[in-house]
Amino acid sequence: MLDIKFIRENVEAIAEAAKNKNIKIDLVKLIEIDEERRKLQAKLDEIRTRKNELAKLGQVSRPTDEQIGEGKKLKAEVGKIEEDLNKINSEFDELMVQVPTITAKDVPVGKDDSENIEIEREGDPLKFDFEPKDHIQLAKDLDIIDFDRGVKVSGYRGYYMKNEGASLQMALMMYAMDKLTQKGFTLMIPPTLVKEFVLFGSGYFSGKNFNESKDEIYKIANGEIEVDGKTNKENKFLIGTAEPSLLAYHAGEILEKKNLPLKFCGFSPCYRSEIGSYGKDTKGLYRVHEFMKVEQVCLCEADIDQAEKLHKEMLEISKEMHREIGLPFRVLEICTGDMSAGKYRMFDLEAWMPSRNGYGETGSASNFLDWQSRRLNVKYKDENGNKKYVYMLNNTAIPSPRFIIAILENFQQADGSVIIPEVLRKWMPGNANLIKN
RNA sequence: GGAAAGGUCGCAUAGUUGGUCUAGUGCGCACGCUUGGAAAGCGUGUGUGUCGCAAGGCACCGCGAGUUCGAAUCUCGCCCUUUCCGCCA
Repeated sequence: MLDIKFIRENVEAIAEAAKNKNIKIDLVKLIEIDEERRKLQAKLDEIRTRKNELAKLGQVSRPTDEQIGEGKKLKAEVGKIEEDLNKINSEFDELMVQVPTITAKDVPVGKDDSENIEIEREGDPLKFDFEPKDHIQLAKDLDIIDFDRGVKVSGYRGYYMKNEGASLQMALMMYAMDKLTQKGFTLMIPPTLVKEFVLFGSGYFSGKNFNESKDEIYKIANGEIEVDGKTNKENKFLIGTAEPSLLAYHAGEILEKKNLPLKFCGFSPCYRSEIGSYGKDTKGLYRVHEFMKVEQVCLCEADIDQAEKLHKEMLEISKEMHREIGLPFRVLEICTGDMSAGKYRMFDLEAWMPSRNGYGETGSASNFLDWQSRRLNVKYKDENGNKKYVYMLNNTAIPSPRFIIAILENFQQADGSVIIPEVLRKWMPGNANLIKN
């Protein structure tokens, strides 16, 4: 969401951004509706002024028949205009939520993910002098992930983490939390079951609410219970990442500038419906309905330089963790066409995954400026006492399944065992350095 | 699952026979006086949003409808929170 004044003054730049992001939005109509809306509001205010005057007269002495008559007439007029205004306001809102953030000037323009640009590469993909297995086979042979029984119990894309697999997952989470805490992030375990505004605020619905959204989010409809003939509804949703819960922590609040930037890292289970990705990555851990992840989030003052600096800082932390764990990786600068509406700049991190014979996404760092904070209404007071919306950024720390894929596949040995990265060992039972049969 | 209470401009509260509430008071906060400096004390100010160059207008007392010339105050629906009991991790 952007400021309507800013939109009025920057229609062309926003139209350009929308085009580059493959977003269809009728800005001309938005401007027209905005004008009409303000005109109606002005008219309404005028009538209400008179209405208030009349009511005040009525306090002094009993209103005359004439005054009562005028009051009734005004009431009817107000009702009529309010009806029109409500209609136009909802059209206005609908368009407003679709208005994209203008990307940074140097973001590559492109139509889709094929035009993302690799800007960095570190570590060389490994060469094996034996026939390497994929993580599915490794997991099966080592008895550390059970996909068959996962499907039996949970359904498609279900899995059990088992033995060292379970330990490795928790070790990764502990490692990420430990790292982020040392970097000055405040550790949180946020709610994963949240209200609608939380997901709207982060931009997870393409429209104003769940019904207008496309995919990914699970809605928990367990509250649809009939009691005495009445349906009891409960609108709760499962998060796909800790980002929305962390961002909504300060929703509706006015923060102190001296406390900014705020840095949070959140550990959470994540739920993804994966509707729309049928047939994609159907086997293994790459695309699953639930997993654990540590996420990083920052709120800072409305200053692009500072936000860009934080963005890089968060990306560096992710790179550092890939490096320490020993995974070859690359960084992509995401092009406009592969970016969602609210983003100003975005990087993806990809680790080398031998079974894919390529890189697989293991992280994504985005800067939204104030697009999310306007939806969540998070502001701060600057030195002059003016209230401004904070800038919000987020980045993955470690998503457990994809790191497990990379670790198993990259660190497998000819005898079928897997070496556990040194930095994770202290979190493994008995400081184990190897997973073997 | 059962029962009850309640949602007022940062926090706490007043306000329920509809009109003097464009919301009072206390705390907090800001500025000033006072002081060697501070505290206390005193004085002034202090909600949010929106339209407007401005003066100023309008809206908001959880949300939404309704009654009325007029609603924080009455009616209905919804949402949320809290407490107690029961069951349970």
